[in-house]
Amino acid sequence: MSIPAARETFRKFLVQKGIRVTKQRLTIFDAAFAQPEHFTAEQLLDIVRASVEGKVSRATVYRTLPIMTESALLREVDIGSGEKFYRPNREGSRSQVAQVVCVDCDRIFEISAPFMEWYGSTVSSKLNLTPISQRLQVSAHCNVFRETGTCPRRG
Amino acid sequence: MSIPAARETFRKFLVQKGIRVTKQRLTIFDAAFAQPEHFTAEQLLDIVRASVEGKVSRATVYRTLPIMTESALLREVDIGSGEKFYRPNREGSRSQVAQVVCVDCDRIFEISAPFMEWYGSTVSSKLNLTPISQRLQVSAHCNVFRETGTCPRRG
DNA sequence: CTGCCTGCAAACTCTTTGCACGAAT
DNA sequence: ATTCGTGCAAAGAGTTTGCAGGCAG
Repeated sequence: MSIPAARETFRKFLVQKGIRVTKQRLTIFDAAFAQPEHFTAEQLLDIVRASVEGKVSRATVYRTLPIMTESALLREVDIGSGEKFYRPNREGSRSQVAQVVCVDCDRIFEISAPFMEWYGSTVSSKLNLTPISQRLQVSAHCNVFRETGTCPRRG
Repeated sequence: MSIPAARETFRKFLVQKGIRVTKQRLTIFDAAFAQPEHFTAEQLLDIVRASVEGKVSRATVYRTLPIMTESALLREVDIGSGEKFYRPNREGSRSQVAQVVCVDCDRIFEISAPFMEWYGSTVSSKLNLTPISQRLQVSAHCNVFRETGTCPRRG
């Protein structure tokens, strides 16, 4: 999905939700959706501030992230590292993805893992539960880093 | 594994690591290993303090938890909720377990999921990575709670 | 006796919140 | 004109850390 199209979708989402369409929200959305990789709230704040379109506060960024996540144009990724990561959901896909986190280069790879949904349902039904979501994450070392002392993803 | 046996194992672990065997560390270990369910650092602090064997500070509990985790007598469970959970690893098992978290009763169920290890290896090798660990977590609603408004695990 | 360990409190990180002002509808 | 959104700074939760005194080896 292109950025202008995504912005339009986001705008419609806001209107339909009865949430006001403000300059800050659109600015933050643009910056977030333009990111090629995962980013944190603080990184997004820096990016937004660097792109200077009027001031945007930390609080507003933090308040906007859940809205964008709810619109499904952004996906929240929690790898259990104290801070949350976000990433644009360009395909509009709701498909299940697993994360592979390289502890050497701090990079997060995402891999489709459709069986997660099946697993969640199977396991939940045994406990008389209704699954909401599931997440699968793998931590790993970079082989190249171990051999050469430098991670190719790092520089 | 019984508590005295576990304590002895922990003591040996400390000695072998060159870490001093203090009264606080053993007290904290005993309290931790006696827990039937998951617990947080703060809960453990309360438990230790209630069991009154001399004072134990918050700092020492926080400093001891990683040591116990490294000994593998305790397992760390991060469900991405801001605080970490811990649970005794009585079976000494290193087997892979998935967590099912009920968002109604906040209970954490654990289920053996050996395929996680296979999955981690498979996915990692494709990215030229060496897997360290993997985790699989399912969030779910309690069916009984939804129907009756009360979760049986809750009271 | 030496150096790691403890307890205390302050620091820290990430995120949330109360309040007065400002902007969207 | 309302009412919701914003920015600021302070609060909050969970965890970590610097330092002076204490105990294990």
